Amino acid sequence: MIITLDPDSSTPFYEQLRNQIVLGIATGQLEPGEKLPTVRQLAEELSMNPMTVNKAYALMKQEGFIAIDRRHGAKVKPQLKASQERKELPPRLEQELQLLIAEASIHGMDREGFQEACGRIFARMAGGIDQDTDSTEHQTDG
Amino acid sequence: MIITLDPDSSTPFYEQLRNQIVLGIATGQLEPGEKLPTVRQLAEELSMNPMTVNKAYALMKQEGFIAIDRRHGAKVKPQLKASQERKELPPRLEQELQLLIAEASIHGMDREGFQEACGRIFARMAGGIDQDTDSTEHQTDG
Amino acid sequence: MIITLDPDSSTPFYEQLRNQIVLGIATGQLEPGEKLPTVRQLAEELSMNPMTVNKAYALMKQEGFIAIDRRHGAKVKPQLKASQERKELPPRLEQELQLLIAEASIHGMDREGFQEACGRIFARMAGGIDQDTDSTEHQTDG
Amino acid sequence: MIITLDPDSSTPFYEQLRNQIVLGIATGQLEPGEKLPTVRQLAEELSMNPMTVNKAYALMKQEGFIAIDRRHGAKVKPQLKASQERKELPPRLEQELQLLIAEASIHGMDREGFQEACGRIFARMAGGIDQDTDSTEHQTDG
DNA sequence: GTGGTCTAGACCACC
DNA sequence: GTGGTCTAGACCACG
Repeated sequence: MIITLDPDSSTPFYEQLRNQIVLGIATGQLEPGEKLPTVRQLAEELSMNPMTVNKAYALMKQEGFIAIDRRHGAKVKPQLKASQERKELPPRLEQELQLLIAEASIHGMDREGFQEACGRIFARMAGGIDQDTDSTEHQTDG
Repeated sequence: MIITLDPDSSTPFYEQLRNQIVLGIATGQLEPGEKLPTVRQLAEELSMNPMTVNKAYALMKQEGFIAIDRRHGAKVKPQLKASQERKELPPRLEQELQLLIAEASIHGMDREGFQEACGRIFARMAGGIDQDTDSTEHQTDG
Repeated sequence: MIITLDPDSSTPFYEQLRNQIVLGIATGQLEPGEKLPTVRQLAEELSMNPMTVNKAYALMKQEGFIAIDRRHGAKVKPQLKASQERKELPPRLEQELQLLIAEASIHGMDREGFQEACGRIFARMAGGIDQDTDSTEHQTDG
Repeated sequence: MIITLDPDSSTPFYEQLRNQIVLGIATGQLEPGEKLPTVRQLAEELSMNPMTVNKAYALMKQEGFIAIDRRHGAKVKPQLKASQERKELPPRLEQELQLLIAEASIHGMDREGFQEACGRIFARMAGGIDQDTDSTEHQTDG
C-alpha cells in the first residue's frame, strides 16, 4: 500500500497518515488481522519522525481501527466489519456528514445527486483500487 | 439562530462559527440576502474577540457564502443555490466524503444504510428545523 | 454612460466611481470638455452619498482628469491627450505595471503574450465600446 | 533580498510586503523552492508585528505563490512558472491592466509606447536586477 | 522552534 | 457605526 504525505497541506502528518490507513482498511487493501509495519519501519520509509507515526497509531487504536500488541506490533482489528449490524452513524460522523451535505447543498447539489455520488464512492471502495484514489489531503489552504 | 461554541473542541472558534453559519444557510434558517450580525455584535453576544468573528466572516466571504458590505455589514450571498446546475461535488468535498464513507463502512454501514442516512439529513435540512438538530460541536477531542 | 457599483467589492465606492469615469474618458465615451453630472445628480442617480461622489470628483481633479468650476460644475479637462508627447509612464503607473507584469509572468505569461493582451485592450478602448467592458470591481475578496 | 516598508503609504503593510515578495519571485531574486524567512525572523527584521507578516504569508499561500510547511517555514512554490502554457491573463489582472492602460492613454501614451514600456519591464525582470529597480512603495497617497 | 489561534485594545478609512 | 489594519503578548499543536 502506497502512502504519500503532502507537507504543504494544513492537515497534520499524523492525521494524513491515519486517513490513508483508514482508507486502506475500508478499501480492503489492508485486511482485518493484517499486520502493519512497525512504527520505526514506517517512519523510516516515509522519512518522518517516529513520534508522528506513533501518534497516528495511537489515534487509530483509540478509535478502534487497529490493535497494538507489544510483542507483535500493530495489526488491523480482526472483527471490524462484523462487529455491529446497526445501521446508524456514530454521532461524530453524522455531524460531519451533516456539514458536508450542507455545503454540497449550498453548492446546488440535491439529494439524488448526492446519493449518486455516495454510490459511486462506495463502488470504488468495494473494488479496493487506487485508480482515482490518491486521497491525500490536497487542500493547501489552512 | 442560536450559536453555541465549545471551548473544549479542537476545532478553532472561527471554524466552529463558520460551520454553524454554513449550516444555518443550508437549513434555511438564514435566507439568501439576509443580514448577519455585525462583527462586534456577534463578538459581544458570544463573548469572544471581534478579530475571531472577523476571521470567520472573512473565511466565508472567501468561500463565497457571504458578502461583506462596508455600509451594512455582512449578508448571506443572494444567488447561492441557483448558481450551478451541475451534479458534481467540489473535489475537496468529494475527498472528505470518501474518508467519511470509509469510516462509516468500517463501522459496518453499507451503501444503502449510508444513503438512507443522507436522505434523512437532507429531509431535516429542507425543513429548516431544529428538532433533532443539536448539531453543535460535540467533538471534544482536542 | 452607464455606471454600476458593486457593494460587495473591497474597492471603496469613490474609487469604483473614479475608475469608471477614467475608463469612460479613455474610451472616448466622455469627451474632453464634456460636462459631468453635478455631484447631487450623480449621487441621486446612483443612490449614494453626495459626499462619496464629491470625494471621487476631488480625487480626479487632483489627478488632473477633470476641472471643477463652481459655476458650471465639473467637466473633463479639455487638453488632456495632447498635453504630453513624451512616451514615459508616470512613476506610479510604472510601478503598478511592474507588479502586474510580475504576477502575469508568474502565471506563465511571457512578454509577447502580455503585449498582445495590451494590444487587445488598446483596440477595445479605441472603439469606445462597452461590449466586454463591464469593468467594475468584481474581486469580492476584501 | 531587500524589503522596505513605507509607513506613509495607503497600502497596508501586509500588502506592501506581499507585493515585494511577489516581485522578488518574478525577478528571480527568490527562486522556486527557496526558503523564505520565518514569520518571526522577518517580523523582527522589519520591526513589525508577526501577525502582520503572518497575514502576508497567508495571503500569498492562498494565492498559490508560496507553500507553508509546518516544519521548515515557508518556501516559494516550486512548480510556479511551468504550470500553465495558456496565454491568457486572469480576469482580475486583465481588469487592472485595462484601468492602467486607460490612465496611461489619458496621459498621452499610445499603444506602441505602452508596449515598449512593458518590454522594458520584462527585460529588467528577466535579468533579475536591482539597478533601476527601486520599485518600492512610492505612492504616499494615503 | 515553527506556524496557528486567540485576546485586548487601538487607530483609520469608508459611508 | 461599519469593517480593515496593526500592535503586543500569550498559549497551543505540530514535528
